[in-house]
Amino acid sequence: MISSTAKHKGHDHPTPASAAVVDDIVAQLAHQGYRDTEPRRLVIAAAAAQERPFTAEELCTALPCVGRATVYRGLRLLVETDQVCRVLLEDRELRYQLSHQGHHHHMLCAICGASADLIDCDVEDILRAAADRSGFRMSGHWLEVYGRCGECSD
Amino acid sequence: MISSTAKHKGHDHPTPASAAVVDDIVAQLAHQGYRDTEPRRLVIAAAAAQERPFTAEELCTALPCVGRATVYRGLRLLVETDQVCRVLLEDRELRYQLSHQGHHHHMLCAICGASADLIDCDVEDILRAAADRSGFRMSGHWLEVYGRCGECSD
DNA sequence: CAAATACCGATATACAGTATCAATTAGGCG
DNA sequence: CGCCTAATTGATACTGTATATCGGTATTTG
Repeated sequence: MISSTAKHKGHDHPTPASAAVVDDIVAQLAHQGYRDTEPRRLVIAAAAAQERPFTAEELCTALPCVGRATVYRGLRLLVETDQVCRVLLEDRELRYQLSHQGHHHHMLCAICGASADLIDCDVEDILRAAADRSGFRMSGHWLEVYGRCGECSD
Repeated sequence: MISSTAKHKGHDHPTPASAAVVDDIVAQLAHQGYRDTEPRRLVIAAAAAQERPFTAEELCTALPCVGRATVYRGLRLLVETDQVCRVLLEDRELRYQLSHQGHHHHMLCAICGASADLIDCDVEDILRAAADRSGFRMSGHWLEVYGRCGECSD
């Protein structure tokens, strides 16, 4: 579903929408001094084309024309620049997904793998307060919530 | 610090206190049908002797006389029987520590590695409510909080 | 244009954790 | 107590994820 044939001198265009997303991300990277390269665009486009959180390996498979190391490096860059966020499954498998906006947490469906942003959730403050009570100064956290999405609950 | 020499036909006794802990855990395992074996006791004793959350590899190093696979199996068993809980560092390194009581979360000091139980913290309910609002039925979660403990904050 | 730098990809490597399997051992039973 | 069976062990091989290396390519800048 990522691309039909992946020709056109290596540059495919999944959907107009995701093409815009790719351009946007590339622009933001450029703004931070990172070059606009073909393999990098392919990684971003493949990431943007995913419906659900995906693994690095899945991207590698989806992009046989891009080197493994390049895929991993691309993902790392995207995470560092907050374009992509990492999500952790219950078995500690690491997946990625485009980050929408600001900091938030995810609900992951154990059945279909879908993820939903956890909104209106001020865990942050509660955790900080609890940490304070233990004499800790909170600086970060890992939080993933697992369950079943609406469709998979029926 | 785990043991001075580790002799006495392979059975060392770190401290009277932890010896009691080992006996207790072994008894609980026996109650669930698991055998009382020398290597298993060594794993439990080594785990109990740790001051801070430890890795499986660290236990392997601390117990050169016990096979790698056995250490991993022992830890897995202890986690499954709720004698030991797993904690996740920011870099996704997996560590273990004896579980005290009931379900709770941990504050991990990024400096000294100490962990403190996060008490009086009802994140659970809040997460469940937020999940509901997204149409999810929560079934589990991963939560670790990072920061600096009192001593390392100075 | 030339030097400096970022980037790429093939490959080797590191590492955590599991699978395999023959040998050993704990615990129940007569 | 000594035997039998199933659980357990440990050496080793293996898997999967991720990074390091490094020669070569592409891009930017002066």
